[in-house]
Amino acid sequence: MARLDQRFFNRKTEAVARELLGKVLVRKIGKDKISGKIVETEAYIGSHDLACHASRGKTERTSAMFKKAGIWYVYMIYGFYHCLNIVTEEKDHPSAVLIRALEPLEGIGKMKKNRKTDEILNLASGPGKLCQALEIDRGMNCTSAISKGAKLYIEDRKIEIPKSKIKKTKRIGVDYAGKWKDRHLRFYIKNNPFVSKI
DNA sequence: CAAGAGATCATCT
DNA sequence: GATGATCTCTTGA
Repeated sequence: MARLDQRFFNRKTEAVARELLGKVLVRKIGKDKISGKIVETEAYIGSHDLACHASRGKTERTSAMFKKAGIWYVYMIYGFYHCLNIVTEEKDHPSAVLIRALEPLEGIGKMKKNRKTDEILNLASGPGKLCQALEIDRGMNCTSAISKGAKLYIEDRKIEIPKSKIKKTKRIGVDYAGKWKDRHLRFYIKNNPFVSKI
């Protein structure tokens, strides 16, 4: 199965965010394999994007985004949940794509255990939820998504999502971001029930 | 149903 | 000392 590589991620963040729809996020834990189709993403673009953490300069937390494309940027939010991002674009051009929702494919039993629920629709339909379901935490920060032994990576199953089925809206939860808050940098698959919010 | 509160901590001022 | 790229549960109509 083809994996997305450096070349895929080292491009315009908006293009990466849009084209990630339909790709499959894979998590390996020992013998277990958990996976899900990406159905919702958001782009955070560089130091001038006021919603991007890196807009307030390079700090310990945001240093991941300043690295090469193809590594994971994971941080804790609100003291409870984690958010998973993949770094994009050239080194020192701090950008990333937030993966916001998955449609569960493999390892659903494991996901149910991790999330303590049996409702398929509630397993990974949000950024915090999918990190719980796939056992992702800050330990994964700055690890590679494209190296050989990666425990977390993305497969390309060559399923094209037609443009007519992709919806663009403004991003969620970034009302503080001034004139950047209304830019359409969120992408999701229309009519997919696993998207976090309509 | 919709709206609101509360949970809890790493990070930055 | 404040606050957030969230989620769940409770309340009340």
